[in-house]
Amino acid sequence: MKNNANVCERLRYYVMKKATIKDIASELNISPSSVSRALSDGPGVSPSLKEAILNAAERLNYIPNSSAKSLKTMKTQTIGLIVSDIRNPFFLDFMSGIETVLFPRGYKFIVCDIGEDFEKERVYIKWLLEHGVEGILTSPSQGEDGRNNSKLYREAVRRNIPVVFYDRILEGMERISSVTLDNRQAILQGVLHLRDNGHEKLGIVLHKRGIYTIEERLRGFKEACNMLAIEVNEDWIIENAVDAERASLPLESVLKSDKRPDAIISTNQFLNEVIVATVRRMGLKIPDDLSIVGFDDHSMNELIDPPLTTIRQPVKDIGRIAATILLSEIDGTRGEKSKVVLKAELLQRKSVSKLI
Amino acid sequence: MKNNANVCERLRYYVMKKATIKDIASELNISPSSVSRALSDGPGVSPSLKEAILNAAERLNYIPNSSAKSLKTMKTQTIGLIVSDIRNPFFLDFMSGIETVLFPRGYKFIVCDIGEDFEKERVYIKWLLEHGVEGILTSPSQGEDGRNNSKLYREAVRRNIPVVFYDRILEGMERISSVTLDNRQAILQGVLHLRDNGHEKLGIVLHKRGIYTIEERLRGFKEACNMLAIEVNEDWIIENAVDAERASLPLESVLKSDKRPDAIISTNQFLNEVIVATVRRMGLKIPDDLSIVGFDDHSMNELIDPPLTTIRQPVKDIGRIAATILLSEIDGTRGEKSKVVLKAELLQRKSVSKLI
DNA sequence: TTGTACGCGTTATCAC
DNA sequence: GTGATAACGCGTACAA
Repeated sequence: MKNNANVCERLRYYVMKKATIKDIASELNISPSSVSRALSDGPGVSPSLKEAILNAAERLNYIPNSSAKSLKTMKTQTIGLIVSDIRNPFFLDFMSGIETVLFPRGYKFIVCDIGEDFEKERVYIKWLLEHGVEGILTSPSQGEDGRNNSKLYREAVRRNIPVVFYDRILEGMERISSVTLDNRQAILQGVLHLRDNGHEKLGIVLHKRGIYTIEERLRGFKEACNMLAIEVNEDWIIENAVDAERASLPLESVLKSDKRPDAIISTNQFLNEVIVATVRRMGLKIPDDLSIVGFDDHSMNELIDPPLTTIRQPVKDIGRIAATILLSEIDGTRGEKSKVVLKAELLQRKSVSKLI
Repeated sequence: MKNNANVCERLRYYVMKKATIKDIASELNISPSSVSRALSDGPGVSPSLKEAILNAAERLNYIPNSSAKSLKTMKTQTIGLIVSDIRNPFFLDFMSGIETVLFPRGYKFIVCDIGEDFEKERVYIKWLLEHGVEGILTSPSQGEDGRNNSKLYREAVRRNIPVVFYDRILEGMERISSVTLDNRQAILQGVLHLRDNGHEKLGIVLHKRGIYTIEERLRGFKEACNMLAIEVNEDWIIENAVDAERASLPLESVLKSDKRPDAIISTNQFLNEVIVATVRRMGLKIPDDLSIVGFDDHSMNELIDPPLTTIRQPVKDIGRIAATILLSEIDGTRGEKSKVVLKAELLQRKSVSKLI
């Protein structure tokens, strides 16, 4: 008899793929609602019954169907994370930061790599909205012509899907929280450090123009130079260095010209690498022939030759704070929108020469 | 009159949050079925009606509810990606690789960072199953005692949720596809290169014992040494170097002993950095005092002092292939399970001295 | 404490 | 080509 039951059970185990609360209910000759109550341990179910239900659920390999749950409750315990370009080392610590906040709360995240393409971003936002994410963490991109996805983000907000910008913002969207770096102060620190060491012929290499972060860094650069009475040479401002080629080629030509800068400020980790590689390839010595101030601080900046003086942003904190804000907005416990601005710090290493 | 209609529309726009196919249907005085057919552009709906429906959908800011859709179809267009530790630079190119495969097919992915914790992995697998992912890409972890989540992965497979291992596998699960590196050959290349340069006192630093990849690399190391008649000194095998401290401390003591290796093989990017930093802190010169062969090849290995000779694995390919296999198993177009093994290549730079 | 009945938004199966 | 109806699995108001 027992054997027979075993056979039956194993048979059912293989035949019917997934157990539902109905299966548990009929197994125990009770109603599905009791099962539902027991599993979501709400009140109104006797301890003995509850235990029986939990046992049966275990035995039947019951796994809840969150699609059904979501359909009912409009909650998916999922958020969307839109990243500008996943190959940026920035996202290692950043994701680690948000994960530490999301996991304890039972939230998952969907990663959307838009590769700086705002059309792709559009597609991903739609997918996220369809999917029913409860919030979106995003570093928005822009088209060449300055177009962006503000309309779609507004649609999200209208649907009560909170959006939080990190790293970048979309100007004109004041009602969306953001966690950013004080980019001007960051660059100012770099410029100050260079000036203090006697450098006044300063160049800067920048990623795609139009992106908020980049514009801020450029503005910060010009402001700092003005403040310190350093002449800004527009030829030494290298823009739209979006890939290795578009960074190294212009940099090379600038460094070859007879009127050339004696220091270069980088504006992200990828550019750090390209700049160092380019300079080295040209046979120039760092920092004797050229001083360099890096940005973003991958752990390896310490190990390169020479150790790279770097403007470090608190990447993991950005992730943690952004995720925390998003969750509190999802909870609805936050009325005001937050605009958190974090400070960068300068890590002095060996890539800036002392001229004075 | 027109004005009035506008007001109505704007009112409805703000009052009713989300339009459903029913709203579109009643707007056009047709049935929801036709709307469904039109939107999923199936057959059986006249072109004129279809256009009207598409227009109305646009006008009402209709966004499909995939929870409802999933409930019906059991398809979520979502897969789960389980990563051992998201801070590993490995995952930059890896994720980029899988994204290029998933995006064109309309698939999203949920990232689950288990931080080498198999209990956390357990939780995440359950969440993924509940969520209704159509497949799982995973690099499984193990507990101290060798316990792992094979049971849960089997449950996924039983539910027709394909699982693909990448980087690591769980031994004894032959019916699951995998994309891995030929770890033995990889290490063999490193050992060969060292031997060719006259090094026969070889050490190796390894991450957590028990993990498939690590065991293979250790096996490969011993095999290679045996093959080349190099004596293996167990003291020079540093195991369980799971964080900076547990790598640098034992390494330091090994290097301080009077019987010390003259070359060290690293087994991941994180360890590359720790090893170089430790050696440098001890005041040893690379490669004169100690030769180093790195692993994994972050782009910055080229820039460190000295440029690091590295065993490079084709990370992006691993991602692409794993995602491709997973999708084909989801499609059900693949009967056989695939076991793809990729080869590493040795990038010779300057961190190995020539003794002969 | 427990059970009944309904609906969430969608697709699929029928009729017409 | 189109519309009515049922069902997917779950939560919940309400009745018992």
